[in-house]
Amino acid sequence: MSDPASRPPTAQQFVLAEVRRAITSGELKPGSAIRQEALAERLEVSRVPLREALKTLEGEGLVTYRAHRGYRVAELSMADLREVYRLREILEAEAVRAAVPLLDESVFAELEAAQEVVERAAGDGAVEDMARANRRFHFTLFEAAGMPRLARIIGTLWDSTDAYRSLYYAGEENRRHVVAEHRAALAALRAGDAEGAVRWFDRHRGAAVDVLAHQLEG
Amino acid sequence: MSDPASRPPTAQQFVLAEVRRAITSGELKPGSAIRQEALAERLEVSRVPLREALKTLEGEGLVTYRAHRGYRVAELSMADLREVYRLREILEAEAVRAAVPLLDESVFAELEAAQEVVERAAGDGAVEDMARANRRFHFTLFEAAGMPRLARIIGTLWDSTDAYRSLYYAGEENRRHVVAEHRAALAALRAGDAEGAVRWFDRHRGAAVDVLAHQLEG
DNA sequence: TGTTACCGTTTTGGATCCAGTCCGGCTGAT
DNA sequence: ATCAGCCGGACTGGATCCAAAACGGTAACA
Repeated sequence: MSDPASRPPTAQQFVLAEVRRAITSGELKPGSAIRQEALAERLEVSRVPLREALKTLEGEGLVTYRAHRGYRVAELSMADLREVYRLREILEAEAVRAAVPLLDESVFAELEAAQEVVERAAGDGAVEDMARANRRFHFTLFEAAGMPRLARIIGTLWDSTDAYRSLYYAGEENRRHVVAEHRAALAALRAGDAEGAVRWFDRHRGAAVDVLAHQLEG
Repeated sequence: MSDPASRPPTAQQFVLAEVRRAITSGELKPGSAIRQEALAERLEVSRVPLREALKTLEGEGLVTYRAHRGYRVAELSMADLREVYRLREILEAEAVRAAVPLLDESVFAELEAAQEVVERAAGDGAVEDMARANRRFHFTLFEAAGMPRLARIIGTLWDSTDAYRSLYYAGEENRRHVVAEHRAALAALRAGDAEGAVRWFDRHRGAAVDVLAHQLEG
């Protein structure tokens, strides 16, 4: 299944990563029920570690739970989507503002490394790589704010829409937008212009939410 | 232990409520290790539902977990405290602004009912009752915003400081402040003045964080 | 025909037992 | 006296088994 050497030290951590990936990648579809026995068998563990992993995912909002009825992959309503993006707008702005005065060359180096991968993947149409590098780009910045709870909350908000976002990067034009917005935001960050960066990230999100909203209705 | 009729339908939900109460009330002290066997026996369940409850609490940040080393009651550093209150400031302001245009008479009735309990408890020095009614007051408002994720995030932020807040209401003067600030905020809400209410809540929090910071250092 | 009660099956919830890891103390060598 | 290595107890992680609740289909009844 995966290299045992790089496998987490406990089964539940392995299962957690695996199920999270399956959900955010859309492999497990929103709204579908999770059959514990079947899933546990597929991952070659017993139901106990799976159940603990599902409890974690419930806390993150990726699955819903009802007593004696089990877990389902969470679904996003239109109102949910708007709420998630509104919260991201507020919280990411705070993270950027807090991060800007703390940025040093090592952070910029990491940002630019991530951005390079984003651009290469965007050119190649490597959707999966691009999504991962994009996340690294943003969270490098968020984590530089020195507010671990904030970064964690933003992370769960990202996760809750990942299952729907998978198609966003499929569009050639969308990918070009992402690259351009990242560059503009980076320039603003370099200049110490927090508000400028915030504006670019707002535009960045706005484009994504429009596409996602379309997905959700179709 | 408690009335079986009102006991949750699953052991883990019962355990979850019980352990959460024990932590937020300070009965389980920050930093102390959680011995699963002993705690499970005290609650008259096996370790399985206890472990699932602890996973939920980990997601809320009330306990910390390290593989093969178990759970500990979370500790708050000074930086953590500042971060939690900063996030509350931002998120609660959003909740209030979103709620104000949606307030109707039934919400005001609920707010005033809660406020009445707060005032009576404040007068009697009934610390436990006051804390509960205070929470009901604030969350009635937050939930009126129609943003369930937002209310949930704010809830976890409240929980993470509850263990330290227990002493705040012990001070006679603090209790009077709370009553006065609630009244002022309510008046602003009645007048549809969101910004005014936000300012009162900010002052409300500011007073609490100062006292808490003192606790944390002493 | 529509509805409800029943019963077997499926699935989840929980208890017990075993394996693996961690921690503290002891021993012995330097 | 200090420290590395080993050993035994304590505790966590996981598998299996059993109990209880929910689901689906059938049949009896209004």
